[in-house]
Amino acid sequence: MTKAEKRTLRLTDALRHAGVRITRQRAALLDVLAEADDHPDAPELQRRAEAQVPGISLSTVYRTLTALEEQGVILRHMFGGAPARFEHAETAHHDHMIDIDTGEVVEFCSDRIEQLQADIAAELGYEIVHHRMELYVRKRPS
Amino acid sequence: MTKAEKRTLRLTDALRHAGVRITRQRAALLDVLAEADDHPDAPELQRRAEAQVPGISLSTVYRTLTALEEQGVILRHMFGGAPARFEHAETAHHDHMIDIDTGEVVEFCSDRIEQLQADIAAELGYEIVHHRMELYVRKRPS
DNA sequence: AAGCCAGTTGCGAACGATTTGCAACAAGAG
DNA sequence: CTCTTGTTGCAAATCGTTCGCAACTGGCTT
Repeated sequence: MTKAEKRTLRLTDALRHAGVRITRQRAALLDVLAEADDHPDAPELQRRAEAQVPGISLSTVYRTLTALEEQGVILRHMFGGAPARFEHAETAHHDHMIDIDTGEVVEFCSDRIEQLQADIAAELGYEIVHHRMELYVRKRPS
Repeated sequence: MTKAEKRTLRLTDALRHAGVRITRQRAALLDVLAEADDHPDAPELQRRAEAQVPGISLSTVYRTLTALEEQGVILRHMFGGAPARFEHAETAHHDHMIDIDTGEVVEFCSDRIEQLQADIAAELGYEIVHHRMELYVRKRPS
């Protein structure tokens, strides 16, 4: 069993436990999300899901994505005001670096930055509920 | 002359030099933006500008905001997928902390974080063009 | 295996923020 | 003061996303 297949199972389980029905279209979307190693948007997910469920509607894709987000199994990102892009939440927390020329997304994580963020918030009497950090970058001329 | 008035002048100048006409509605918006110490959205800016130009249209507000953003004299923020909010770019660079209960925005800046961000990008062969960091926070129970 | 029924689907229409086409209008150079 | 060109207000269009609704289907119940 591949990593992606395991992810599919875990995602499916999460849904089932939440009392959500596993329909053909949801199974397809869970598959697609489990396999994706990039950050696809809704129309792209629809395209990929059509391999398993031809004719799956965009409404269903959006509805399912919203449901999955509420269950906490996927993350929705809004990079620079562009259409939302999604990723499964099975990986550890990380932030994003977006190549402004190609749209490619690189993930990274810095404990030191997270610590500094918490310190800054605490100093002003706040606690962080969640945060967003995006670096819009360009390949450095080598 | 107040600080806000000076800001208005600088903003006006920036536009004039860019070959943009200073109309009544643009002057009003520049005023409003120069005075604002919060982060208003477009309808709110329209409301405030109506004091000087009753009937100013939302299209004009949006058109002007886009122009000002292109001139680099204002910044457009998209906090959590909500409608865009604006601020004049006369202050030094800073990031934002958004109180998720009240919507209030607190500005902050950390040179150490900025340095770490640059290091991380450099390590992966990128240079940062711009970045966005938002801390969604909640007042800590005292 | 057949039935039931609440949860889901696909469709198209509705939505909210923002942008645009266009004819009337006004800034500011000459 | 006039002329030219950029700007305005309006309404209609756009784009991503959501919603209403009738038809459909998981999956528990017999």
